[in-house]
Amino acid sequence: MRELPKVYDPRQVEKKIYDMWLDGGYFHAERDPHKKPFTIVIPPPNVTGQLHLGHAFDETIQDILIRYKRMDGYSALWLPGYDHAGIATQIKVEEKLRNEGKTRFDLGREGFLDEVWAWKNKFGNRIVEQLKTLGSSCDWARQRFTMDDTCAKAVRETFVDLYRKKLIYKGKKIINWCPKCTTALSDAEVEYVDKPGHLWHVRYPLADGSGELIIATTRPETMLGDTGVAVNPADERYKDIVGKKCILPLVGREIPIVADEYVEMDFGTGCVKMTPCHDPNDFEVAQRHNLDFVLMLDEHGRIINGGKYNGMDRYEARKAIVADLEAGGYLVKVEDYAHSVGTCYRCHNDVEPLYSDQWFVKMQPLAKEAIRVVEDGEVKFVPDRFSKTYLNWMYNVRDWCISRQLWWGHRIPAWYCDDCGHVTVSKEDATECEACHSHNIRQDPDVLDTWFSSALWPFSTLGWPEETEDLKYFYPTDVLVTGYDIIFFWVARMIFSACEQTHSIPFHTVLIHGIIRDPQGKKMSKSAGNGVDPVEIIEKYGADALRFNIITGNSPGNDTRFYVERCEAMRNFANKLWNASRFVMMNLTVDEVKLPGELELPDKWVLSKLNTLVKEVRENLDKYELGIAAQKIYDFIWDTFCDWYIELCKARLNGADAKAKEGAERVLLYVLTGILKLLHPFMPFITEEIYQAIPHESEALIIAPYPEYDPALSFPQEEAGFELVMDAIRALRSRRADMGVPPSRKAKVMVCTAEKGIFEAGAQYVQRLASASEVEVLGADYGGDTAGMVAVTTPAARLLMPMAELVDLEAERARLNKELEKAHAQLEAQNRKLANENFVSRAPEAVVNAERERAEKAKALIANLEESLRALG
RNA sequence: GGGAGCAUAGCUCAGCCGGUUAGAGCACUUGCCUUACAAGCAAGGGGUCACUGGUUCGAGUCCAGUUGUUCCCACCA
Repeated sequence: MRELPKVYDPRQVEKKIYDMWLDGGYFHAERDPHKKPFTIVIPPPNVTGQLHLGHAFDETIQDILIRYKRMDGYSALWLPGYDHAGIATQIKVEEKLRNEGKTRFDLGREGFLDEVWAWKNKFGNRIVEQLKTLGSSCDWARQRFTMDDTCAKAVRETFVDLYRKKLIYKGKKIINWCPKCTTALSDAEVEYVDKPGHLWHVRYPLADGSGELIIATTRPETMLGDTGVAVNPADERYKDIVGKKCILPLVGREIPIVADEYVEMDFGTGCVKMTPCHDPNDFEVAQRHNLDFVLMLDEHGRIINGGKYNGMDRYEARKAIVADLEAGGYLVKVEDYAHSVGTCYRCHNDVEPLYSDQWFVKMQPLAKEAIRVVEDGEVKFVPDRFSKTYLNWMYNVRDWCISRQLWWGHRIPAWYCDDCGHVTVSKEDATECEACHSHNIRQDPDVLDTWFSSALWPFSTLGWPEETEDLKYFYPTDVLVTGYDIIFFWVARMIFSACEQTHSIPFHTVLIHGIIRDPQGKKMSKSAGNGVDPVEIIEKYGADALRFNIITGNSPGNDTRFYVERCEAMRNFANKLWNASRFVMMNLTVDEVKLPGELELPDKWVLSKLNTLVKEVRENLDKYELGIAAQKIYDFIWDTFCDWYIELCKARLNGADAKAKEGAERVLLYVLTGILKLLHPFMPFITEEIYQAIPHESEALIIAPYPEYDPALSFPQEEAGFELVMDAIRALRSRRADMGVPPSRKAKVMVCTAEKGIFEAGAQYVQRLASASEVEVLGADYGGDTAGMVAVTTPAARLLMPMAELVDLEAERARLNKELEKAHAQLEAQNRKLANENFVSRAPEAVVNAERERAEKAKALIANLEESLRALG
């Protein structure tokens, strides 16, 4: 046993404890046939990213679950890993190149990839180290990367399998294109933002000169790609001109006027220009009416096929075209108009719908099973409302565009034959065309969406498609923890991928948390500069304080605001526990955790409360109510253990009775040990540090068994009995404070009570905690002279303190009368309830009994108050 | 257009299956360096649980509607 410093310093402890855990190999999950597995795969952070509070939130939840299960006897695997993050990483490396005056094309594909790998190797370890400072108990030996060989194999296997099942196809469609990232995006990767814009009304003259149409558009520049105008077939205004042609202003092209249900008559002018290559709806209308397809934007968002506008950037072109329309007299009017614009989730530039040849996953067939497993409850969302979010998306899911025009990622395993045109899709790198055996083949230059490999994460990380021992033992995984913002990106795709590839759900529970916001409730972001660096917080307050801050005062699925001051409060809590432990150790002479043979009243009280706590915390953890569990442990430690039990023990510890002292020591050590175990998943560092310093049964707290409810340690009667003593102590303190009596001014306390036994057992505690010089326990019927006595009244007792000089008879009487009034009101309320036939007959017995007890208590209080009044004379 | 969340103390939030006198942290007031802890102890002040109606013996909690607010989804040119 060693001396602990007075103030807890996490910096002295956390690194040392983490290394101890690593050295002990405690994070490593063995395939143990005698244990049940419990598996969580980490949502892989971007390999070159930095830890932010969102990660801290996510990882803390997972670490709590893993540590709980590990202590509870499971072979608990928390599998860590990182995502190659195609677009994000490529952007970063290209940025770096730009600063050197280079582009990726200068390096060529191979050279560029070398550069990215170098970048990955340089920064990839940073986030690992940061996760460690949080205390994450990941099985680092099983660390994975979405670009490593195992994951690559899973990607190929899946791609080829889906291709053979015709669930992956290549086709020309309107996709989302980011001109900045110069790649296609999936629907999920587009964020719609309401932006102020304009509605330009433009004249399209009829070709036969018989009139004109007014067309309203938010994007005049796309008229370069117009190949028709559509009206609603039921629109009387345009009945006669359907089938005619009009002339596209500035361009001069004659384009047909068609009738299509898609057009809403009461929006704008009821005429819609058709730009099939740059609008998904127009595309469909064009297909129905055989309109031409004119592509008018290139990969960078510059004009092509647009005559004099060629080469202009899309925004520049808009200005030029509006000006020309106005000059040519085609512009009728301009209205302000706010509409939602799709933006790229990585670079936030406007996304262009673009007609393009891409690879897709056919979603309908896959969605079927993904819907069923959630509808049938095989996969549960916590909180449940997110299953609705998920299902709604899945019901309406559209084909997933998976090809990206990037270099960093899993290259699409498709080879095109220059001789016969056949496409060879193969798990192994193809060397010849599988149709004509020509060697004149080229691999598709594109890579797969990053989320394609993430989708396989729960099983690819365990070795799939190989039937590995790990896969057999740890898969399906158990809980997936993530924010609601990536349900579509990731959760949904893991579910259907697992169902299709492994014929199993990937996990049975999806635990959804919200996002961490700044004190104003705004999203934290780099650009807003309101981010808080968790590493700095850990440095200042400790990882335990950060973890506890994040996890308390917040419920599943809800956003939470981050207050640095709360970290201070949690650091104080850690310090409180530290000092309580110090106190226990200072008084400790026993060297094993073992309860004494004889328990005193407060011992039974605290043990019974601890026992209840154990039961409740387990229930809360099992229901993923981590915040509630944490709050209960906090309350127990601070209030029950520190403010009451430790104080209650001081009398015995300082007393002459050696046996009583030892008894107190043993119970203190037992309860402290229980607390450390309960708290460990939440505050792993400080609890381990203390555990190592006190007598302990396990070599480390991290693998000590989590406490279990023990019926033998439940003492409801003693618990309730001791509460009577505590009531008396509180009442005495309160009265003394009211009268301004300092603690140093001790006074004798006479207890008049029917509960003589309990108060006799509690007398020493009343004496110490209520600043009494001595305590005398008398019967309830004590009728001695009470002149000059201060009377303190609780339902169980009348407490008399001789303090003649402080007694104001009138004030005393008034006070007692006031209390009496309150007690009567209370009793009346109770009696009204109990007199209600409906209540007594319909409410559960326990509730009625509780009400009766309350009435009894009120009656007892009234009797005591009346007695006190009588005694005053 | 569809869907969801939130509205509880000055601030930020808990409050699970409806059942004491609605809780916590921070802030505030008063008194204490009581030999574990002033990052502390004790005692207090502060709430018509957004509004209206309903179900119920009983509603912060369940239902309907209203208002405010946040978010998600959707092909509103």
